[in-house]
Amino acid sequence: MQEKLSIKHIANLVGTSITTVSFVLNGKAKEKHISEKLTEKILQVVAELDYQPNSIARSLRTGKTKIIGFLVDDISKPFFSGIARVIDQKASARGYKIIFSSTGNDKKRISEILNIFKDRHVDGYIVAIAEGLEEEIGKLISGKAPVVFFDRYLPELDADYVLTDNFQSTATASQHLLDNGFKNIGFVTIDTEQQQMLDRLQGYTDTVKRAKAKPQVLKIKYTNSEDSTEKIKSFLQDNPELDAVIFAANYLTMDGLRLSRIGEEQLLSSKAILSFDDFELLEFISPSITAIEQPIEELAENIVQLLLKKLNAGDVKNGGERSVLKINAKLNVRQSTKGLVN
Amino acid sequence: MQEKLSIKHIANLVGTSITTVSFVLNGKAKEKHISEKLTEKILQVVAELDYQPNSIARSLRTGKTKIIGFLVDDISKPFFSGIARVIDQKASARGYKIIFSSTGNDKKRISEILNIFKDRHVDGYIVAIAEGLEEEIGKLISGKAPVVFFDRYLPELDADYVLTDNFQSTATASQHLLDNGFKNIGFVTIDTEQQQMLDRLQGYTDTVKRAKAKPQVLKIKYTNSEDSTEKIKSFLQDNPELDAVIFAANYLTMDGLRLSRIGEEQLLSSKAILSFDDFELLEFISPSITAIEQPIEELAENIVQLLLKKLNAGDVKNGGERSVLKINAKLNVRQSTKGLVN
DNA sequence: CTGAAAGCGCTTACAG
DNA sequence: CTGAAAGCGCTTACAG
Repeated sequence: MQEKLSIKHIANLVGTSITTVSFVLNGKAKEKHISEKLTEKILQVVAELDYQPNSIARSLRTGKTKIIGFLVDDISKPFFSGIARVIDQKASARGYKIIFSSTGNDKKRISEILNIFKDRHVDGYIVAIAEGLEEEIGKLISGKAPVVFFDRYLPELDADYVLTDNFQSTATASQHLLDNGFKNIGFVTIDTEQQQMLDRLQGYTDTVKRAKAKPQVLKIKYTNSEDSTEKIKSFLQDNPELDAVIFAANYLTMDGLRLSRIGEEQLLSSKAILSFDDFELLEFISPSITAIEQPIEELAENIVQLLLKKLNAGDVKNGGERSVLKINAKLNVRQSTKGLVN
Repeated sequence: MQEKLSIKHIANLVGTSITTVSFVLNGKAKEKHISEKLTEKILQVVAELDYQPNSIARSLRTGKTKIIGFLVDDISKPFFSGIARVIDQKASARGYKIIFSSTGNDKKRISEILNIFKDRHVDGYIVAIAEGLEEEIGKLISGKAPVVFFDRYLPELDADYVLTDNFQSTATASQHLLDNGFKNIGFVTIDTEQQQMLDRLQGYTDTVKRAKAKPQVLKIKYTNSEDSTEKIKSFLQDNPELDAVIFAANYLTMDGLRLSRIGEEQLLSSKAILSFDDFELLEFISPSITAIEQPIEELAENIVQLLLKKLNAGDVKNGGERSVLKINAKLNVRQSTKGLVN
């Protein structure tokens, strides 16, 4: 536990200067023409003593902390904690650590957190926020801080994004239903301008139209779960010809399944059900429900890669071009949509 | 964006020394007998320019980073991400930030992560690890680092713990079943020496015995989910007199519910079911299932409080006494256990 | 009541 | 090929 090991000790032990030790430690031995012998000797002593340079002193000097700020609505949401887990892995492997905070969609809280992150001198930011909160976060981008957004696309923010390919996901899902013989596919979404919901809708309508079928869409003005369930009920009652339904978000799937709570399970039981977003319940209930699974691993990998690319290109002041990456989702086919074929 | 604001600028603007500014900023104005006038003026300039001391420089000087390392199996498990969210809130409010990592129960990974945390000079640790990994973590404690453990009690580690009161939780649950008229209560657990599982078992047996009833316990040597479901099936078939069953962990509840997958739902449908650990599914299925909910908010609050107490008592070298806090769980009563009364 | 100066442990221009 | 020294922005013993 010789805690107080410093570069000075190493230099003394080897019989050289801290400058030389520092160069070797930073892989600049070659560049600085340090002799191989000296380099070897330094590395050996460092290894023997298990010396690690003080990261804080380094941060103070270089201005880099190798810390990334991770900002989401609520870290305990499965999607976000899943992303957090993988991001931490990927970032750790590259020498970065993550600090996180949950905004709770509160404007004041966002500003506070960004202030804390800035105070901590984070090197970069990974952010997912909802519409309407662009202003708070806009300063970050105009301040040239390296930021990667994910989950939500915010048209007002000209920035870098890593997103699930929402269009592709529902297009594939719709095609899956058509391929399995379903002809009248309904689509339940919310009444919104959110880009990801519009994309999901578009993926559905384009695919259905190409098959010469007629889109049947329910756009719910979302207030609460009970109301939503009622509207789904009416929609299904008014359109008895539907043989399949796609729910465009996990909470809509839940609201649909709650029909069984109000004794209306027969409205769904005859139909193929497909959910955007996958969760444990869907695999468990009977019949198990086909779902679009967000590609967490790939999203996380791309987020980290993109951010690190920006961090390392930090010197290039012009910012370079913006990236909007769309990652393909996975379709987990289960009992609910196999009906007409298997 | 005058990024490069430093204590020197403030001192110059006010016309004093950085020493005085530092004293004022650290609330030592009184102690150091700085005149009220000067203090006021400094605070005013600081407020005007929105100056914030560089936290890294401060860390280098003081040796404190105000960062806490959070170490769990898997940050994406609902219990852990829930705890993480609340801990972040509580810690943020006190000027601390959390960095986390997931161990995946891998010994090598644990050592790596602890090394990273140490390298980052975290002030303290919040840790939940499984049995068998004590050795890796033991060095932390013997090294006098401030650590608070939660979730798991590890008898070998003489340390500070914050735990759900497992004994109380199943005692209360058992009493609830007895109060509602159930007489033959079964208990499904695993064959283990894990303290928390033993406590849950004890809470049940003590309560049942006090009511002059006979404990009926299934201890599963856990290998996999399918096998577990089979053993639960046999247990229920062999003990037809049971009118209630407590599952001692969420995965056991799931295994029990999977009886419906193998056409054996009637084994459970006639019985009151009660689950240790609550999750969405339990509220959703029909009948909804009564569950013991871990007190995440209180656990988090106590973890943070205890750790900060240790951090602030850092000067007191004798370490003080150890704490083992047990927090009461909550019983969420649902349809499954109301049968005989309502 | 206040300030000059050392020092936390690094990195890096500069000099030789 | 190598090293003395400045400096990152603070805190704090010491001096007055």
